[in-house]
Amino acid sequence: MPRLSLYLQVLDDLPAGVSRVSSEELAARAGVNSPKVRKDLSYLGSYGVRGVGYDVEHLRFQIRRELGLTREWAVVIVGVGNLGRALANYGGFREQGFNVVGIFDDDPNKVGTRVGEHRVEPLSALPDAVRAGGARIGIIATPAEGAQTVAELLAAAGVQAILNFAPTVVRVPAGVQVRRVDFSAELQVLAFHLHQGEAL
Amino acid sequence: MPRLSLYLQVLDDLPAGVSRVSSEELAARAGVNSPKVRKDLSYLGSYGVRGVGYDVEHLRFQIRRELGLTREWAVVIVGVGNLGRALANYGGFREQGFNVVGIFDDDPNKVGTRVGEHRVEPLSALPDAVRAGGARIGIIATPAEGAQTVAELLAAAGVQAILNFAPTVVRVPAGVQVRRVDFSAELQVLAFHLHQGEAL
DNA sequence: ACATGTGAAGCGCTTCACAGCG
DNA sequence: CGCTGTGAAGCGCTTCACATGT
Repeated sequence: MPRLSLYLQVLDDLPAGVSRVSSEELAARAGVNSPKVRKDLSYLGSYGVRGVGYDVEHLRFQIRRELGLTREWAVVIVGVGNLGRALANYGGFREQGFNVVGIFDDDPNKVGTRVGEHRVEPLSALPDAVRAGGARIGIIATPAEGAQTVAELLAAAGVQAILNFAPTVVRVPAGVQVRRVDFSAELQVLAFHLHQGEAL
Repeated sequence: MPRLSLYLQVLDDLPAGVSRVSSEELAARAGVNSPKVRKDLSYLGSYGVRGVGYDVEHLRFQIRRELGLTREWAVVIVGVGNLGRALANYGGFREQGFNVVGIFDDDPNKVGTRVGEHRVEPLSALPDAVRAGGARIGIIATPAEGAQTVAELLAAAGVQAILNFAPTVVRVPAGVQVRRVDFSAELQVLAFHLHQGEAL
């Protein structure tokens, strides 16, 4: 249920001091309609109060519990370009319980440099670091060329989930899940809708 | 149809010299099943050859035409952090017909610096630049705090579609479409599945 | 009175199986 | 014979309306 993340975001953005929220208001802020919000939230259990709404703090906790965010997740990042640096410094990860335990690159000029609070390690150090840090999630922020190799390396090191920012489709062993984030594809969707709108 | 972007990516990744491709192979490379590929492609028209497959070059063109990528789209980027730089230097945009016509930041220390082939301009220059460049798409790569202001600025300048990388939900006037890319949400989906997998 | 929670209807996408065509 | 193209069935998500509870 990817919308739960969105609701969580909206709840975090709520003005401080607001302790109750209705499905109507949540829906407006999230850009969806209210029956959808109620249906989604009903999956978590009956945490709303009829005639009143939802308790913000309680709801936040329940969503986090459902998403598995009550624990910490160790994450490794491969690729120290601008994107890798942006991800390594991204405060949102920490807030949501994602803990970057290592950042890697095979460029000798980058190895040893600092990125935020981390020191860049060579790719050869990845397997040990994954084991030591208990990382189950890996992020690929390399150019397209290196992505497949990195994906295999991550999988071999024991990573079970990969977020792939490289503009390629990577193949991985069964049991490893991959999610792509493709910047061009996002723009293409926007362009598609603009394109459509014109045809009318 | 967001899968068309994926097929386009797969077609681009095909080894050079391959001129024909079957729905079976496309499906395998894209990570979906073949009936879905055929159904999707049938929407474009009947461009396959029975008993043979699809002509790669022809198919690429037809998908690009459907997605509105046969024309150029002017894009502006707001926010010159690591992410903004990554986006400005991202070669994939240019390849797909997205032309970055300006990059903006309100930090005086960043204004005037070079990012790739662009010079950073102040936010005050954005409206004129949007008009001059004919930009209909804007990218928000600022921290969460500035996102809402930037969104309004973009909309006021005439931008009709916004790709928002800031971890907030921005409100925009009717007629402007917004797409969010939320790094935390992506990790949350991965974590959710890992979490689920354990419960079995 | 007010807002949640939910069964039922509606809708679109996915899957399947096979007809059609090179 | 092989692979595409597609009608029909299946499935899940969305929407709606209202009963329920405070």
